[in-house]
Amino acid sequence: MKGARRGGEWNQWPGHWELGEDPGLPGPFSLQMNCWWEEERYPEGIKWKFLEHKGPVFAPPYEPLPENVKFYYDGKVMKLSTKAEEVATFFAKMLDHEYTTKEIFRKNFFKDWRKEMTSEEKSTITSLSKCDFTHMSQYFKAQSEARKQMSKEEKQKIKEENERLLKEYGYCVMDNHKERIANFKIEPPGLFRGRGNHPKMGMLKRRIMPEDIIINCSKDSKIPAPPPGHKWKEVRHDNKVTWLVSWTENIQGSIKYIMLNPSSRIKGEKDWQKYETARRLKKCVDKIRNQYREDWKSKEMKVRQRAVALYFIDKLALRAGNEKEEGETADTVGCCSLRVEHIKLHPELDGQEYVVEFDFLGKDSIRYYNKVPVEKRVFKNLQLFMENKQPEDDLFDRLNTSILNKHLQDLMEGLTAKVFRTYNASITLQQQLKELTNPDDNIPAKILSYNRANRAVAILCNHQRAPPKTFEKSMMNLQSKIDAKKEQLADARRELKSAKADAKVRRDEKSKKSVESKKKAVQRIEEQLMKLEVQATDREENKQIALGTSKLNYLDPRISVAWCKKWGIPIEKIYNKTQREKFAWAIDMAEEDYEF
DNA sequence: CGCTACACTTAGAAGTTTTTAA
DNA sequence: TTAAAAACTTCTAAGTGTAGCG
Repeated sequence: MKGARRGGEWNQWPGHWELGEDPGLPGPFSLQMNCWWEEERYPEGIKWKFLEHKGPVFAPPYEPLPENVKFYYDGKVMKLSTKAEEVATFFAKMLDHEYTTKEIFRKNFFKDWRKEMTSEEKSTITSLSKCDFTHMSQYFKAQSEARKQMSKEEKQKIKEENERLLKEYGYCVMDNHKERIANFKIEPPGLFRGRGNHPKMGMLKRRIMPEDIIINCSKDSKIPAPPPGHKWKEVRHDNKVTWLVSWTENIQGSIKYIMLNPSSRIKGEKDWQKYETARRLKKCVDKIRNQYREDWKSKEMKVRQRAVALYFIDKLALRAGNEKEEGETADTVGCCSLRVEHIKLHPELDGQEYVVEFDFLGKDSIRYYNKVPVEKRVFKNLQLFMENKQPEDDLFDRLNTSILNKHLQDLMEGLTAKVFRTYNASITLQQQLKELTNPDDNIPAKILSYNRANRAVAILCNHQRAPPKTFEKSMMNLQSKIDAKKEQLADARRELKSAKADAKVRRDEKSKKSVESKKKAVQRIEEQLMKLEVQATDREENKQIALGTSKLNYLDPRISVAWCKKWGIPIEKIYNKTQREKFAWAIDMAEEDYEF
């Protein structure tokens, strides 16, 4: 029924103009679009000279439920006001999710929901447990089912509408380039879903209005028009920043931005720079390592703590660990914010000396669990840092990220804690590729090696994922496929054997040909079997590990490009279309002898 | 310094589309 | 032709790090 709701009438205000269709530039400029890396760079601080865009796409307005969809309170039908109903639908849509069973989620939701109610509603609805959203929930399930069952034509129509929206709002002109915008749609209202044990889960994320929006573009550009009857909060022309649109979100009070796609010049250049900084670290990392080993002996506690923390950041690729406001976010830590309760010291464990057992929640509340043998000096220092402390006390009480980064800045220009993660990730990939690639392997086996190298990095960086729900089942399916293939191979071999015997007796052309074709069949099946087995290994090893994050954010793409060129692997086997767009600069510049 | 505001990168989950194979 | 699985895209939360202020 209401399939094509995206981008409601709000964005169909009059006075539309085509962006980027005819920027009034001579031909060659469109060619420059995909090779910004050959252009001159801007001086420090200036991000652009010209910026023109059409502003954001707002969330579609709320459409009240049909009359026959009921909400029940205390067993009785209750008609809700539009505002209260909208918020109720947010909860109803999440009814199957574990979130809605959590005490904090329910409490936060109910508190914010009540704020949207009329005074009568408020006095009637006093307990969330008496609310029955099941009918609403069923309605939404039916809706999504109906969406799946839509005819080809209807689906096509929606697709076209999305394409139109993308064409119109999804691009901007920055200097001489037409660039893709990453997130041109404003986040719709809904219930806040934090990660892990977030104290604000379930709170109402309010609807963003044009009056909340700050537009950033150049003075001499066509300023985007707000929807009819509305005004922007502000229009500014700040070319020291890269964002096009910003607004303040109501849960944490933080600022959200609309920025460009990773394929854009402004993102790509920065990404390139990041890897260049990491390569500079490569040149001085030995010196830095010697330095912090010396500092373990310092008579200043502050220096010792700094040196041990840096050792963890370097060896274990831990994040810096900024302080966070208590009670505002989930309780997670990084290196500098580790507490005594997050590590256990084992003078001896499983035959190893001086083992540190880490157990803490990091970014996104992903658990970091690791047992690491460390040098005696580190171990002794940790014992010292933990003396006379409570479990909830800071391990590095004389240290924070600001102190650490200031020190790093002195060791190398542009050096911060996160550069170690980038450096160690990239150097590990390069090393592992060297070690694991077997020149005699075929392409699928080489790709398996690549994935294994990638996996080593993901493990280092602790990039985890929830095992796919269907993992066990799909693994079994694959195994039975392998078994079937094995039988097929045995059959093919038998046939080959008898064909050979036959040819020996008959000695004619026809039977020789038959032997040849049977040989080929055996070979083909062997290859297929091998491919399946490789696939099974790869998948099993990947069960709980996410490769994407490191590939996208930590691995110098030139290493991968060089590896592909060296071994004749098509780049498409390693990077999909989006990734190739993001790394276009690296694909263009890296030769097979590139060294990180 | 220590604080906050701001800008920008990094992150896994959820949703959607494409591919595979029965 | 269908359904399951895989691949890919979108979404937006959650980090890092710097600048500017008192």
